[in-house]
Amino acid sequence: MSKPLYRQVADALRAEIADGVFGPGDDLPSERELRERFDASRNTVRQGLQLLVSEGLVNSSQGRAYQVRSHEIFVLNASKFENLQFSQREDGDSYDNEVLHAGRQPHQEFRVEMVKVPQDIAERLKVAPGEQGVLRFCHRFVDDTPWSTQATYYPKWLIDAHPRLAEPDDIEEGSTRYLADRGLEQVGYHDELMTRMPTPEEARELQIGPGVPVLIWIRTGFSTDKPVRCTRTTFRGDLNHITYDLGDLRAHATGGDLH
Amino acid sequence: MSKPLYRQVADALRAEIADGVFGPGDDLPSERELRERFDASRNTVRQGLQLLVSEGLVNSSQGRAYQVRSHEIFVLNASKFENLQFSQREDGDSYDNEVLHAGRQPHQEFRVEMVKVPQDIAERLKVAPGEQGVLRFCHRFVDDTPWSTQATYYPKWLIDAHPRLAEPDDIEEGSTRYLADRGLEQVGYHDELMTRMPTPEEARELQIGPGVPVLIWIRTGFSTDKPVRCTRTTFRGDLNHITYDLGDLRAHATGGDLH
DNA sequence: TTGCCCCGCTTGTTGGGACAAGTTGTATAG
DNA sequence: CTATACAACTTGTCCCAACAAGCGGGGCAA
Repeated sequence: MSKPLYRQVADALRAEIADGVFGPGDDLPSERELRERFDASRNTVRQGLQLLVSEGLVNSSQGRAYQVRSHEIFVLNASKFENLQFSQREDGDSYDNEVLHAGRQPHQEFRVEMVKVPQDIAERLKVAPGEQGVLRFCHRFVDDTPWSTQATYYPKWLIDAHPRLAEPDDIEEGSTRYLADRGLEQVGYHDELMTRMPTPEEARELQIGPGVPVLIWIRTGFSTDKPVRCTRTTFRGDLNHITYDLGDLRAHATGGDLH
Repeated sequence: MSKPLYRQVADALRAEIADGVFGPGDDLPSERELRERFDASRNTVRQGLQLLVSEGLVNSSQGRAYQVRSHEIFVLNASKFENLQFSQREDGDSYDNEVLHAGRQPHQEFRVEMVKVPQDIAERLKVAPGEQGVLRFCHRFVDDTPWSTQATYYPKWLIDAHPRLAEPDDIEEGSTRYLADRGLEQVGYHDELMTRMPTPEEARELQIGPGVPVLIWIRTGFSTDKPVRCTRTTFRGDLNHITYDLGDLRAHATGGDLH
């Protein structure tokens, strides 16, 4: 009838975290202390703590105490991001702009490859499955914390016309702007948003422990007659929000800052 | 040096699921069988299986074998949803339309309350914290599977002008349309999207086990001069995607169907 | 044929123990 | 004073055992 003991442990600690008994960054009592407090075995206490970890509330690492997670959230306004009609006045990469604007230090690791376009991306780009394309991959950091990974795929026909995009160095003004300046303007975007738990690989790349989901944003950019590129961005779900502004928002003072 | 045994178990099973050895809905070998296969104790095998569960790959319930999850995903196009310039031709509630359009049976449980507007919502509605407001709460199902919960808050000034919204029954044409027909049109939306692991309460309401994150969508609707309502929708992350169409998408055949 | 019960399977909960490995502060040696 | 080594903590991994609880099929009874 009564709740399992390990859930009582988790619920009690969760409530105390919510009530501020343990604030962000604070250490929780050690397993030994919790064992005494709840008169439970170490296994049971660990099971309860594991629950909190899997809810993303608590961090654990060998040798150190369990620690309450603290978050600083970056908000990305997707209806402005990369949007030509908004970024007219800005120079350089849209991402750097967003982050610098928030007073943080951005940093990226860049990679360009010739690859077979994955099945799901090929569908979005309307190219034959298995066709070659260019992948521009970017691992983004903010103040040296991994923040997101971004993979942009360009179809072969576009690379043939604009081989610059296959070169392994960064494009100063941003590739969307680069293409627009050369007559290939993206006039429409189709965005898809989803969430799931990270694969082990994603967890490693983004340095997220268990209990933190990823937020996936897939943007397909269209010219007037066909898809031009497809970008899949994988965010740490605990550090990122995405916003959209639709219609007339004179009444709303938008804020794209760190919260 | 070598990987922990429980991770070897998880990695092996994960690979076999990816390779299709175990398809969606299939049962995994029982703990006893896995114990023999990996020459590990029951605890270790369970630890490995728990990892897969927390990644959302596998379901478990007492008395039944571990089962590979299968998903059917519902895509909601947020730039069309509730958008007056698109839904002109549709009658009835936007949600039902979306779901019926996908050939599924929608079903909702409805509730209307007078409540103190929560802190975060009050900020978005630009009303004093602690002020009273009306909450219209909706628990949505598709084919009897819990799909999402939706909480819409209306500020007091709006209820004073439109007391119909405080009445406990559903509004046939949808409340956004109802207000628009009476001169209070929402001309702009500010959408926020985020993800996290569900609270225990959310997990119960949406019938999601561990390893499935929720996708949260907060839409604030604005008239020409102020916020009118704020809707927080909590989706099961494994069953829902959200899309946005921006700009000119003549080149894209949009599909808002079940995938 | 139909309905019920029981048995054997499954996973869930909880206890015990042992050793490995990482962190941190302290005390000691240089 | 500094640097090293140790000691005392922490959590991580792994084993064993026992009983509870849920599910499903087979067999028995009506």
